[in-house]
Amino acid sequence: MNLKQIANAAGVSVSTVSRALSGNPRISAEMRRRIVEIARAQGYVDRRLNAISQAGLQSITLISTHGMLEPGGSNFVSWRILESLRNECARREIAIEPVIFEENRIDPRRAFEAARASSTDGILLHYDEDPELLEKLATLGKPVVLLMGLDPTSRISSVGVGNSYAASLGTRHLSDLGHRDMLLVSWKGRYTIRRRETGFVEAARESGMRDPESAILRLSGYEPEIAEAEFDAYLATLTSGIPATAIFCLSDNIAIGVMRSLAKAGISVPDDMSVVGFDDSIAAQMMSPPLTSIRQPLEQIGPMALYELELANRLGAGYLPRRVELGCSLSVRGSSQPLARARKG
Amino acid sequence: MNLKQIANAAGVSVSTVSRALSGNPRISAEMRRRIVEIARAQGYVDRRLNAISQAGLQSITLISTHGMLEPGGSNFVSWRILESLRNECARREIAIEPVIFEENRIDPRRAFEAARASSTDGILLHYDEDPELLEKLATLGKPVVLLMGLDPTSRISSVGVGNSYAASLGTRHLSDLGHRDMLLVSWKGRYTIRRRETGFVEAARESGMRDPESAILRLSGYEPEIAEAEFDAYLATLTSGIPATAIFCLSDNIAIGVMRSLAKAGISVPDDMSVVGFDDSIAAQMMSPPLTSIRQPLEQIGPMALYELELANRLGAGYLPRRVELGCSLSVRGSSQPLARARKG
DNA sequence: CTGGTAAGCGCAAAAATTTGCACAACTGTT
DNA sequence: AACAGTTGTGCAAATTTTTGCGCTTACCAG
Repeated sequence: MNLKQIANAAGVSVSTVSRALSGNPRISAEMRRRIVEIARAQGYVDRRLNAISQAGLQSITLISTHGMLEPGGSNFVSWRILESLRNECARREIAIEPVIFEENRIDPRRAFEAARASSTDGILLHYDEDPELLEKLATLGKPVVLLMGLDPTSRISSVGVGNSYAASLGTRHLSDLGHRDMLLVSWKGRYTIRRRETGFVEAARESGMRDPESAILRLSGYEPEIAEAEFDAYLATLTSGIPATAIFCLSDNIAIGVMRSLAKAGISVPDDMSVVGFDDSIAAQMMSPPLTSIRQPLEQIGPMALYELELANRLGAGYLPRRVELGCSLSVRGSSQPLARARKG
Repeated sequence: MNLKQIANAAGVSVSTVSRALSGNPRISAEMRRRIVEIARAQGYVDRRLNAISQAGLQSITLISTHGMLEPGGSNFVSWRILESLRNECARREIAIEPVIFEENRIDPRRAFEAARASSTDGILLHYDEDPELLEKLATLGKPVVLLMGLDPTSRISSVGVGNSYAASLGTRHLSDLGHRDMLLVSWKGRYTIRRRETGFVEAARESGMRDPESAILRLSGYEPEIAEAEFDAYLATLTSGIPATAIFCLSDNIAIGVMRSLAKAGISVPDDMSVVGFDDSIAAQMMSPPLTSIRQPLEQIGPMALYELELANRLGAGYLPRRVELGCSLSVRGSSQPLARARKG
């Protein structure tokens, strides 16, 4: 794709296209807009544009525990992030030097040594259990970005998901449907979970719910079996039914367990109870009814992290550690419906 | 700056430079790295690279109350943000269509109408007092980015500063100097201030401080006069001196007032008491002793917001609202010093 | 040690892009 | 209406960038 072809498509001379694309002022704004539009549509990218930005990043070190997980595993969130990162790197011909530890636990010393010794252009880290490792990596003078970063006071950049925003999306979806009494099913997790709970509490309070904090049920884990058993137990403690018309589960796996438990108790979803999940997993889409769920833009995390490494390389000492929280979206399916309809049914 | 000059500087032929920069595989990685480095150093940018990305954003709407404030005003933070935004737009020839309200309060209806009616490529908003306006703007289907955004559950993108990170920087600086007893002087603000307090509390606790929450003094405002008067009053309530060896003020203006008060009480900075400010204002640099202060990358906020608008334009419906928190740095000056030295003195 | 092979680079031809100049169309002035 | 000034475009020359080809060097197997 070159200027000549764009010129043909636009019905103008090559000079005009050149002027439009190279910022020459001797051209009308209207013509420039038209030509740029055509150039975009035809996917015109200067060869050098790709090359230079690629050349900026030729290789990265990836420190992760999850590198070799199989697609279907319970850690499919990590898998999706790393898979899309690998794809992006392959497309842009960026070499990945992996430092992967299988036993789901990183040896901080070995990881640090690997990061220091490597001659790559930057380090991506998918491991947040060891704040000391983060601090040490920050002193290497080499760009480091944490994938799905948690701690906002860390000295290294992170690209993750806006958990409180995500949770507020689900909560507002339910309150928009008319639900005022909601139950949040969470688990005893760390930072991520706490942010989601915060988002729920704030959005629920804004929608007029009285005491959202006390409407949180914290399980001991997020496996479907645990959720089912503990939700059974929760139901057993209730004397007069669930004090809610909608349940927001902070993971699809929990939603699966909860819906099994609800089915056993003869509570129908969505007629008696709306349910919203979190993760938008394949399982969520195949349930019956299919689960309304929060979708995280996991595919954008890798590319955005690469962008941060590039920026750090370009700005040099002027680059300060940043924190990027990507927004989420809601996949509305059959498990949630307006309160009014439920009452009628 | 063209390939020939780069070739001369690198001592190779033009062909080699061309291959290095255009991603031709028929070149060694080492040579490519060297040439890219020289090209970068000499500021080589393909003319079209600029042009095309410029063409992506031709005009923006800017909604703000602070647009016309003079440089020296108390709102110099807003001024610096908007000034660098204007510069960046001028450089890239992006037209700004301003919607500015002088009385420091926006008429939401007029602002919304202006945003809807305009045919610009995106909207930048420097006003967060009206969550409803944010929600309404989010429905326009046009990219909107909030400058210095606060609410993480909002449906629109925001580019701001990592306040809790910033506060943790100052706190860790003091604890690195050996200070274990710190006093945080804050004020009764909203979200921004709360995040800074959180950052202080977490970093202070990590450094071994016992009950950081109770070491916060909240003033009723952030003017130097208020700070001075209220800190005078605070000192008067104490029977046995300040229970701290370092004071972290969440704004330079507060630090100015506090240092005046300390001077009156015969407490010398930094020998008896280290002081850290926040904002890195001109005043901070000219004080005696010059004030150690947190520097926010205000100049990066405008450009980053423009990048977000571009990204939104490019991704179309695939763009989800994001939240970017830029990192801060610490300007160490004379007002803070190691605890040991202070003890000796 | 020798021949084979492939990688890395320069030369010069080829291709792509930019720019000086001319001219047409439009604007406002006398 | 004639005129001067301004803007926007095409043509062709000038410049810049890419690429085909061949040379040199390094490495390897026999």
